[in-house]
Amino acid sequence: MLHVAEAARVSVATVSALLNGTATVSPELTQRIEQAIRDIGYKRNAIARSLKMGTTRTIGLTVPHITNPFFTDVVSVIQQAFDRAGYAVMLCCTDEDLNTQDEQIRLLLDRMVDGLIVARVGDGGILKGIVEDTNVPVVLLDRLCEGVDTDAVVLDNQRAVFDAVTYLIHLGHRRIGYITGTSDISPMHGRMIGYREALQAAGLPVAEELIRSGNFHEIDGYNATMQLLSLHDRPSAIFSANNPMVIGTMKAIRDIGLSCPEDISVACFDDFPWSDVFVPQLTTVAQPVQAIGEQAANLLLDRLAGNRDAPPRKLVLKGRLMIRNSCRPLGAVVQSVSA
Amino acid sequence: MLHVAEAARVSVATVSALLNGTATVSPELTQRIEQAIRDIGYKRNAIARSLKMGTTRTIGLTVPHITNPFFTDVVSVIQQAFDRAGYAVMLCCTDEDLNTQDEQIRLLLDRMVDGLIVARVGDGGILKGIVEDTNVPVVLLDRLCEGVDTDAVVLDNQRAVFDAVTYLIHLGHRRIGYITGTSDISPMHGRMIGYREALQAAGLPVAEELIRSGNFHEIDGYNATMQLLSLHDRPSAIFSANNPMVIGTMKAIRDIGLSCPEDISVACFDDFPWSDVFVPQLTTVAQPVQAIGEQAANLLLDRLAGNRDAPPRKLVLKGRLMIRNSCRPLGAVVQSVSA
DNA sequence: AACGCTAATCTAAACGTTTCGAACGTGTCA
DNA sequence: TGACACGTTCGAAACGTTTAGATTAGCGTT
Repeated sequence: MLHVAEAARVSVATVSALLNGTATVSPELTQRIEQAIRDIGYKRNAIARSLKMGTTRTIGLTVPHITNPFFTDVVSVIQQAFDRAGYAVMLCCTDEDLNTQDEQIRLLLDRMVDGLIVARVGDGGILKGIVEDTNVPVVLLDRLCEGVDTDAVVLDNQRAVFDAVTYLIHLGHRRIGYITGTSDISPMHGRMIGYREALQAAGLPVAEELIRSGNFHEIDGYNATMQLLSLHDRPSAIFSANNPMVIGTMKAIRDIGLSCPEDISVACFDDFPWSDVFVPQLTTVAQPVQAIGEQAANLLLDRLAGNRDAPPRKLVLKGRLMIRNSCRPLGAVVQSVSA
Repeated sequence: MLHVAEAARVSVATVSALLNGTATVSPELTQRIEQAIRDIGYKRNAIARSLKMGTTRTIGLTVPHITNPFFTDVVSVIQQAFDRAGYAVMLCCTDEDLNTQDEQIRLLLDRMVDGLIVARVGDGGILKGIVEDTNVPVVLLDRLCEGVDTDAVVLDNQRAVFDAVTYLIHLGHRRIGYITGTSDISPMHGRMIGYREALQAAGLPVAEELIRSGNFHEIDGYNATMQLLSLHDRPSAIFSANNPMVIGTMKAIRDIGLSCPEDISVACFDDFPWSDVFVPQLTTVAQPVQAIGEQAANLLLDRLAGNRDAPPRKLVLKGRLMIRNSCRPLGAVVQSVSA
């Protein structure tokens, strides 16, 4: 900018005023400055600007795994929304690890991000302190966090799983395996409650040996399914509370020589583009990823626009059961209905 | 830092020296400073640091679509690699649009990213100028760019498709449909050549009506497949040069009432986690995503470590044909082999 | 006792912006 | 003719660091 000012024989203050429109500058100087900018190929340095202004027009976004298609989709939507608003987004993957997450958040804060969208991991960490002690707005995505009172957009997980399991029950299934992620994050908690309530509402017992938990990965789903299938009285259906894990479930079924849905029915959380192209077409609980991403972005953009003092807003969206053909009706359903 | 210095009754220079280890500071002052840092909860401001140092420890990464599983995986690997090296990554999706890409790159450059990894889109744009006129290192990912002479890591697309199509020919297929993305990016170009050469090597004619192109999306694959299947003399196999488009292909086959591989064989580019769990298990060309991501990261990290003057390096990796069961042998194959 | 050497610390300028308040020229009004 | 207001431009401080070079203190040598 100094060079531009010299070339145009004006002060830097005038150049700045013109660039920002903060004061009127005469046509003559305007012309000289614009010429100089073109000649020199000047680009304003956003870092210096950020230092002075205290704002970077950059936000931080952390997710556990970007390869989980749910997060991929949401990240995509969020990225687009902030792009439209002239913000850059720094993406971090926390790998389901609390220490990593804390480190990443610190990194982002050091870089003075204007806001944070966090699909949290683990329990607590520095998140609570940030919400309370700094004035960087944060919105929680997908997962609430105990003791952290801030904007959030989540799914009604309990209801979604309740509906899915109830559907299985209506098909005549009585022993329904349930595969969950680690229970320290809110969605897993809610989903588990949905499962138990659906069984209870139907007057069915909750058999603890049918509940298995893993760490969100394909291999965890595989192992859990193997255990379920080698049970003395094995389940006739399995619900997987997480998308990557259902791949493991399908592989385990294949490897053990069974087939879906003939021998065992499968339903899972999270829809993906391939759900209805292959056989079996998976019955899933679809999350409204577009809405989730947009709402999260809107909540944060609203804070960034200055609305700092509004009380925390929690948005709860509804999942949708996509019934396809990976779950088959059992003979028992007829008796049960007629009984 | 000023507050820390005051609280510890030292100068800011001393605090800085301690923090950066650029000079030895006495145990006594060290202790006072560390105490002050703890008391105040001081965090060094990375923006101010960047301004002074001329480096942000942040890189920019642009991809056409993050929902394309190939890019999802590569982004994940790259993100991890830079995370380990203490860099943040700004992610941009260019949506296969050149103007968007140019805008994003400008945005990143304004923010003084130390380097750029670009899975480019369209033709040229400001990329060429950046490589030539600035000294921000850029590495091209997946797609070369005419006239832009810089580090790059790409696949041997020609060879990969040659092998895949040759495989189909060996199975007895003679009329092989080919669905490609827009041909202005290098991989699509190379893949197309691989297709043509495979046919020619086998002494088969290249029928132009069997070649369809679309814009990388599922819907494009769907339409292209519909056209191929309504051909008077329809192909017995289809190769899709892009992953999202193959979903469209599968849907079209389903919607038209055919089945794969009984009525039509399908193979495609890019592997994904679900490839071998459902029916049919898709035969694909798997890219070594882990290696691609790591190599790209390494090339850039090497430049960032100071190796600016080495000549541009082009890494060409090999794809791997994952033969599963979405392609069936035609009766003809037996004759052809025995002939 | 004067000197030089080393180690520890400090002063102040610089990075590239924004912005406050001052200065300047010009026209208007009493 | 002087006072005043207005519109335009500028000087300089500030944002929070890093760093070159100056300063100081302590210590061993001669």
